[in-house]
Amino acid sequence: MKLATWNVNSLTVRLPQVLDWLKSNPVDVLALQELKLTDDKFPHEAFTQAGYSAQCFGQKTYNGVALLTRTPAVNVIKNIPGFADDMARVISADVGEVRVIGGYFPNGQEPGSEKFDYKMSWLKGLRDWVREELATHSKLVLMGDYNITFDDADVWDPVGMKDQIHCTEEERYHLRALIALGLHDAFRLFQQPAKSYSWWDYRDFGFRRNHGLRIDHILVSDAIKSGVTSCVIDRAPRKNERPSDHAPVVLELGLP
DNA sequence: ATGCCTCAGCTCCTGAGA
Repeated sequence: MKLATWNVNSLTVRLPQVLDWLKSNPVDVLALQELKLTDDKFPHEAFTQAGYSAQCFGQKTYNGVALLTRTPAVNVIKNIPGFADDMARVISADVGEVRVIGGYFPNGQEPGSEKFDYKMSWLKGLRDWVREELATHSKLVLMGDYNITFDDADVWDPVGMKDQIHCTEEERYHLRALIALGLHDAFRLFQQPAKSYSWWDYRDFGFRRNHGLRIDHILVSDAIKSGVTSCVIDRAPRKNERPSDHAPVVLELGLP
């Protein structure tokens, strides 16, 4: 089983690239973030022709998430039960025997801002819910754009970005608290190239200079950790002519 | 330097992203 997550920064703009990518990377599950479109504009037909069924949770202009699956997804939940939110950030479903959660975590803008406070409460809400999900679904994958780095290894300029957004101790505390529920950062289960990032600023030739952050993550539960055979960041789509600022992260999983 | 890109929208500027 192969699963992937990709923040596409507008599905309208990126649809051809997503279809191209799926052709060469026929994953079983692709979680998309930042669709930036409403459900009535979701390109179901294009994905059907590509062999995928889609569950989407869109929103005008901002946010919006979807799950593309080869086999139909069931028991779909949108956003975080128990956490009132007017933004479309989370979609989850059963795919085979795996509970899959795709999320677009809040950006947070700047420590101390209202948006940062929202990010902190959202992270708490997510954790309380994921704890419950884990109690009933031992095989669980939580993936998406977390907008948080784990540590300095995920940051191109850890000195310059110290205590900046995506790199604060408060955000990292919440990330570690998710791990403490019994989840594992699939990417770090393997030896990885130094300076591996999943996002690069559009400005100042960020990608060319590898000025990036690793903020897109795939967390896997205890029950499937030993089945994980690889986890990589696919930089290829970032070399497209009009790329998303994020690259896909791909997980390969052997299930008994 | 509060900008550098990119995207959406009540679109020719602004807000947001990260």
